[in-house]
Parts: sequence; C-alpha cells; structure tokens
Amino acid sequence: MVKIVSFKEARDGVADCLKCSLRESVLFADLKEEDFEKLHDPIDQYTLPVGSTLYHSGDKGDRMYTVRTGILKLVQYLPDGSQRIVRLIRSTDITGLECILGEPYQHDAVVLQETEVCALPVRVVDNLSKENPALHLELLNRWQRALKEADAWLTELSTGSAKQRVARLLLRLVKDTHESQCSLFAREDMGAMLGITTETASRTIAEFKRQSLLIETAPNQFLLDTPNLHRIAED
Amino acid sequence: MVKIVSFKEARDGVADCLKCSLRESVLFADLKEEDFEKLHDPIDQYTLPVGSTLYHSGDKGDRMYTVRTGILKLVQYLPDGSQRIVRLIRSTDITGLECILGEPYQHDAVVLQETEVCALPVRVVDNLSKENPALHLELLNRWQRALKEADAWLTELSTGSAKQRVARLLLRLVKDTHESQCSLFAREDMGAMLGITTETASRTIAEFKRQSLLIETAPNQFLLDTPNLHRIAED
DNA sequence: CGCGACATTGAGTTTATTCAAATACGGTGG
DNA sequence: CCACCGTATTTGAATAAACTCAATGTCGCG
Repeated sequence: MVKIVSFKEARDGVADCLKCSLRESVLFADLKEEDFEKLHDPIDQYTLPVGSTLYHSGDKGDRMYTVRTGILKLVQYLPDGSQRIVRLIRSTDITGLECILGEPYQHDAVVLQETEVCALPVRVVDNLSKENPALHLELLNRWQRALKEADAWLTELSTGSAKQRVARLLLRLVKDTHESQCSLFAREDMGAMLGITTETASRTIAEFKRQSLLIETAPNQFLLDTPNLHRIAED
Repeated sequence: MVKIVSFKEARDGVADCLKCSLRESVLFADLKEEDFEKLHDPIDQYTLPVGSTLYHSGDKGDRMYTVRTGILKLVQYLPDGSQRIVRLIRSTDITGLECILGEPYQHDAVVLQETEVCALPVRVVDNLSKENPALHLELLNRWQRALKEADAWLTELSTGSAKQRVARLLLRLVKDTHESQCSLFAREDMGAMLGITTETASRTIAEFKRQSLLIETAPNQFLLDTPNLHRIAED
C-alpha cells in the first residue's frame, strides 16, 4: 500500500511515511513500525507553487496537512475586505488541524514559497490517535504550538512601532536557523503580518537596508545584523 | 469523596462536579455518572478577588482551571516590560491547558472581575481522558476554541484604527449575551488588549460616550448602541 | 475632608497613513 | 538579445492619527 515516490517527481504522489526524512519531527514521530501498517489509506503528497491556495476559509475539509518544505500564510479577512495574516506555516508544521473536530478551515492557506505537503486524511489520524496515546499527545502538542505562535504574533508582531515589528519579524525568520540569512516576503504580506501598511513596511525595510541592518547577498537573500536588529526590537 | 459546597461559602472548597450547574458547558459535559466515581481526587474550588493572580507565566503548574463566573486576563510581557493582554477567560472557559503537556504556564492569569474557578489536577484530567474519548475530544475542542479566540484578537482587536478596535472590543463584550449591556475595563487594560495607549483608549471611550454610543446606566454599567458601533467597527 | 487611584483633557510632537509619482524588476514576445 | 509591459518597490508630500508628557477632574474610601 505504501510506495516510494520522490518529491521532485511528484506533483501528486504517495508518500512513504516510514522512510520519511522528517519522521523525527512530524506528527508521526512516535509511531512504531507496526502502526504504519495500519495506514491503509495512502498519504498523498503535493507540491504547490507560489500563490496557490492549499485550502479556503470556510471549506469543510477532511484533511490536515504537514509541511515538508516551503512556507504558507494563514489569512483571515475583515468585513471591509482587508486581510490579516495570522500565522506562517513552515517545515514540520501541521495546518488544518481544526478539521479533525469537524470544523471548517478557519483561514485561507496560501503558498508564499514553493511548498511540499503531505495530506493526512482526518479518518487516518483519528483512528490512529484512538489507539495511540503518543499520537494523541502529539496532536495536543501541535495545537499548543499553534496557540503559542498566535500569542507571540500578538505580543511581538502587533505591538510597538513599525520599526520594532519589522525587526522582530526579521529576527523570527532566522530564529532556529544557525545562519542569519533569510529571504523576505512581499511588502504587502509583511504589512498584513504586522498590521501596518505596505508603504510603511517598504519604507522600514528600505531604511534598514540603508543602515546595513540588511544586506542583500543574492536576489532576495538577506544577511541580517541580528545584534542591532535586537536592539531595535527591544528598545 | 465528593461533597456539596456552595460557592458563596467557599473560599477554598470542594466541588460537586456531578451536581455542577455548568455541567452542560464545561469540560466534563459528556462524562457519565460512573466516570465521576473515578474522580477520587477532590476538585478544589476558589473565589478570587479582583487583582489577584491565578497563576504566573513560567510557573510549572499541575492544574488547569475552569472558570465558573468572572473574568481573567491572560498577560504576556515584552522584553521592555510593556504588557500585552492576549485573551480574556470567562465563564465556562478553561485556562492553563498547557500544563497537561508539562509546559509551564504561558501567561500571567490576573482577575479582572471577581472570579470563581475549579482547579482540575492534570493527573485527573489525564487519567480520565485516556479512557474517555469524549473528554479527549473536548480537550481538543478547548484548544481549538482558544486558538480561534487568539486569531480573532489579531484580526479584530489589533487591526484598524483605535476607534474600530474599541468598537469591536465593546461588541465582543456583549456578544453571546442577549442584552447590549456590559461593564468596562480599566482604560489601561483596554489599551493592553488593543495595542494602543491608555490615553487613546480613554479618549475613544470618552468620545463614544459623548456620541451616546455608550450610555452609563449605573456605575460601570454601559448600554451599547450596537448598530452604530457595528458601523464604526466595519468601515 | 483629603488622599490616592484612575479617567479625562490639552498641547505639541512623532509616527503612520494616504494618495500619487517615479523607479526597479522579471518575464515575454519580437 | 533587447524592448516593453505589468507588477512590485521605493520615494515624496500632505494629512491624519496616535503618542508623550503634563495638568486637571472625578470618585470612593478611610
């Protein structure tokens, strides 16, 4: 039932969860080999291009998604049509958890950088988690992780001056990584993440560049002056 | 093991979960009578005065709390010492869920209005949920509820002009209720909820009063002009 | 009555927004 | 390969909003 498919090849493939290189960090980290035999349903794998939508707010889906590579934005809309990005989903994150509760998706999930995902049918996760306390616990952990992230966005990215918010966002992008190198998002997206206008985001980034807090080493590859960004973020 | 104690009497009592008037809506909603017999540990009940702290950020606790009446704020701090309120906890809400994962509390939980809580030892919830799928599901639901709330605070309460944010906060306070009557928080707390200064919160509320969008019917009891507040919130 | 805490108001300054224009960039077709 | 187009970014100038700091008002309580 399980078949090896390389990511590159697969626009629409079947994943080999047992051999998955991310097993240490994904939802199934603590499953035993025999558990995988219960995975009668194949786990589909997709590669999504920039700008595509993984799922829409309000849709009632039956799959959650683990991200192998790439970045997605979770977007909510205000009655006046303006958008707000509430979270980013990156490698080893899971999104669409809400559908295990039978709820419709709460956001639009839109690809910011080419993204590889595995689609986990609710039925599969549900069945496995009933017999498997480790998986159940891991589910709780994922929810908590999302909640922690949501709180951090509120305190770090929606509080203080535009300069502070941009600095904190940049630092967040290189956290976990060992290098202080990252690529940036469109200014419009930055604005929607930080609760500021596109122009203010642009002005702030441009100013940071002039002050050499950001150095473009390659097209859309920036080296960060993390110590000084920290100073700006905190004062 | 279980004993009847009225709330009024109890500064520090033992709850009778089986007879609890909130059973329909609390965590234990779906438990059977026989499940309650497994509740060998008594569930303590507390009444907390305004300004007291239920738990502190960073503490490693072994209890989560369900709120019977009252309001708590969940507060996080920035490195510069400024505070941000990330959520309110009200009747039938549960807080401190993170300690079931062995994580320290993520916030300070501070009482805004006199609050009655029941303290649920992690051990109890953990044991019950292992054998009881309904409770397990309810736990997931609680996390999702918190996450939804967190997202709403970002999109509704941290986006747009001060007037819009205040209007949205006010409307949020009377949502679920059938009356459009509510009491307000200290301006400093409002500011910390909305990401604006105390003065701006005060000015906005004062202006709303002058425009009769808010009418004080009794000390700190306000009647809201919800239609016009909606107009302000959305345009 | 007076004290302390909180709310309101005022004035001046800073910051962010708006709307518009100019510039850079990536990709396509000639 | 280059010219051109559409899109995104940057910049400018004027306006509006929010912030800061200070002063004044209000209310409850000892």
